[in-house]
Amino acid sequence: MKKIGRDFYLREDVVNISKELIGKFLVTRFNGKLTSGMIIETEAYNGSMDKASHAYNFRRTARNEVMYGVGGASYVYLCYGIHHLFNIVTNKKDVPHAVLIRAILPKDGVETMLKRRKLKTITKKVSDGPGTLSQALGIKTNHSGTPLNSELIWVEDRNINFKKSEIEAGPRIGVDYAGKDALLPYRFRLTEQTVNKIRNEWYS
DNA sequence: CGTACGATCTGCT
DNA sequence: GCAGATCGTACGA
Repeated sequence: MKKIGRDFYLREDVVNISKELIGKFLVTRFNGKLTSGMIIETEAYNGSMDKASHAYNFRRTARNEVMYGVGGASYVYLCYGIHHLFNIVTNKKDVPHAVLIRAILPKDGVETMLKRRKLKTITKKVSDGPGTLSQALGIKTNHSGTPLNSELIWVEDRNINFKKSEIEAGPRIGVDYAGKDALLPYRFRLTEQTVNKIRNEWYS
């Protein structure tokens, strides 16, 4: 049940960090409402050399400025005019690494999350996608730049560990424009079998 | 300024 | 399985 400290985010290997974030808990507390979920899917965006990244070729704009800041902060941007996608900035200042959180399993504050999602029951639909999980946790673009050692958004290690074989790697989603980089195995996800097992344990 | 488009989701077929 | 939603952002004129 420990909030992850800055050192975790300051490391250089964003692909490895991306993998290690599987099984950690993403937590928000807005207006006194605490909500959380276990991270089950992530994608790494590997800096200025990664054609799929917003920071490719050191592209630097008002939107992605926070990617150039020190690791351990959020980067939230609007996608398709509708979806607020949540990323974690890693590495030192001026190295624009980030991890996109793509899916979580709801844990704390389920009622609040269902309300935000306008749903009645816990199903995959609650937070099984980058846009939906942000909505469930109440994260919006105005939270971009929020430090993850704050009292608003943070990541916890609750000592849940998985075997190597339970984490699958594959190409990232929706980045066909990135040419060769679209094929890199920078996406990590718990196997469906493991996810289903946890669903049964938590929601039965 | 004008325009094209996206690290997606939903509902309908 | 597929098209439509929907708008901030990037980039060129």
